Amino acid sequence: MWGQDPHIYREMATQRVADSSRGLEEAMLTHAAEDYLKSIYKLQEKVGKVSTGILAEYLDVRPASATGMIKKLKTMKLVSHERYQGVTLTDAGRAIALEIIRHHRLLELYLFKALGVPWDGVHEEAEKLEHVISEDVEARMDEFLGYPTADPHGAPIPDKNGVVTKTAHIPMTDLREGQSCAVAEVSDTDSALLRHLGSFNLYPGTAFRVVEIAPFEGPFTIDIAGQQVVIGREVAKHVFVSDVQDSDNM
Amino acid sequence: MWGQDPHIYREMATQRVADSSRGLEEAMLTHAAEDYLKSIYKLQEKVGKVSTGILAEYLDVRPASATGMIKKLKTMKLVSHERYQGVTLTDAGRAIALEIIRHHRLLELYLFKALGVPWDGVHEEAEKLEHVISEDVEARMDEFLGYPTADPHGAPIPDKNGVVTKTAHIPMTDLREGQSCAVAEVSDTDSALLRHLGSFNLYPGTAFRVVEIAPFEGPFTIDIAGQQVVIGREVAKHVFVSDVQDSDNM
DNA sequence: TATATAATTTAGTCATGCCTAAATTATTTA
DNA sequence: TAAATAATTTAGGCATGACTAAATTATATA
Repeated sequence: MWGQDPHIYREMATQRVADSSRGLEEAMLTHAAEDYLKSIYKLQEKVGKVSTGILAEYLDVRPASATGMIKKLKTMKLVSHERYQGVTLTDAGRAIALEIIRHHRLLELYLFKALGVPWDGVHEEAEKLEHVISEDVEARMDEFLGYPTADPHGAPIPDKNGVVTKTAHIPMTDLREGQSCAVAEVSDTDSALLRHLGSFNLYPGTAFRVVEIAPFEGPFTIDIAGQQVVIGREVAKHVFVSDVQDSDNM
Repeated sequence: MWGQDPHIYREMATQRVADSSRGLEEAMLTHAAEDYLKSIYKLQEKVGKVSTGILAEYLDVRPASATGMIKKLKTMKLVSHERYQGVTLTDAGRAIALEIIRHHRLLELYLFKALGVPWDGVHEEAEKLEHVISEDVEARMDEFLGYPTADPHGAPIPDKNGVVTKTAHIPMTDLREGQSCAVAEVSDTDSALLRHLGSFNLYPGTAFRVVEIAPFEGPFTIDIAGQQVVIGREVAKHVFVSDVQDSDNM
């Protein structure tokens, strides 16, 4: 009665990310697989070698689950992996990871600029949308935004070809008293932290000067447009700055 | 070591629609469950009684699968169902169905107006987004659009409380020669049909007059702003009109 | 070097949501 | 009314992606 290979049902049955035209020969991925690839990419940037445990912790999943997905991604040739040696993205895997990251950051910026979603809320929202948005809609958002290169937290937006243009920046904790700089990037995952930074106007682009660093790993007192604010060490760890200059007006 | 009820992992493991603040006591639903509720609602509107078979056909799924989901929805008290008697939404089920439909139609209009997605593409896109968009983002789109009441195909957008304001309309095939009217709504699922209608400017709101109806179930010749176009019967079935008047300038 | 500890992998389970095939129930038709 | 046909439900399976528990491998410490 149905006269077709039962396999076609299998393929339709499982939830997959819609086409997103990543080249015809490439397989559709599940949302979970995309999340793993994205996480592997980010961890590779941050800590170098990506162990199963680190990956599992990052994704809030048991190590055994990570092992399982790594195996699947390996059969798809999106990662390389030797037992007990950690995972590495293949070129194909990295391309997909960058595409998802591009989706995410473009969405964040769009939500922020076009819809006025507060910057501490865009991450969570984009996390869900990134797997679902079409390339067409993404291109329209990109155009609307004027082909931006950074998201609301200052993170670089990979271009359509997966090229990432990073700007040099250092953690705020590396600053010394008297130095001036501009906020380059802040961590995007903790929305309470973002609200806190927002209350000081500490957005990417904001310039400030370090007035005082309390001894014994103490807090930073900084001057933002004439206002003095105190920033704790834990917070400062999540703020990255560029254009550092030894200003003389101490 | 983990000392917690293993069930909490179960709940996180399964993919669910994010909060979307539908009242705290209400369960999160899977995308599939939401699609079933939405489909049951639409079929209830269109054909009255919703049988398992009709539902399965509408969702492009086997009847056995529909039976399975109906059972689940029943345990959640979102539908009522007696064996061999068809499904009906409960008040709770209808509320959720209307919420999903609201998401869908608001998204369609937003994509159309804010991002310029062609009207034959918005349905497919919204179909994916409707399950992941937050109430917050939805409210912002609603505001941006000025609290609209119809989507790009003329379908009514339920308000935040699930109230649907339908405008009376009849199928174009019920028109007689000489009558004038305005397009009220068109089917949104077939994008080829939508492109076809768009090529004639046959959007909701467009006024036209029936110049001639060919005998033996033949096509309609209509006048749109001075242009005469021929619309086949199959196409006309999917166009609904309002403000029908017997115009005298035949 | 031997043992303790930490990290990783294997093996087996479970829920979701689809499928097919077979059984059951309802409706037509002869 | 009985048999044929159609619709629905039950039963059993499979892929995905989590989980636990146990086994294995690697690393650190005495």
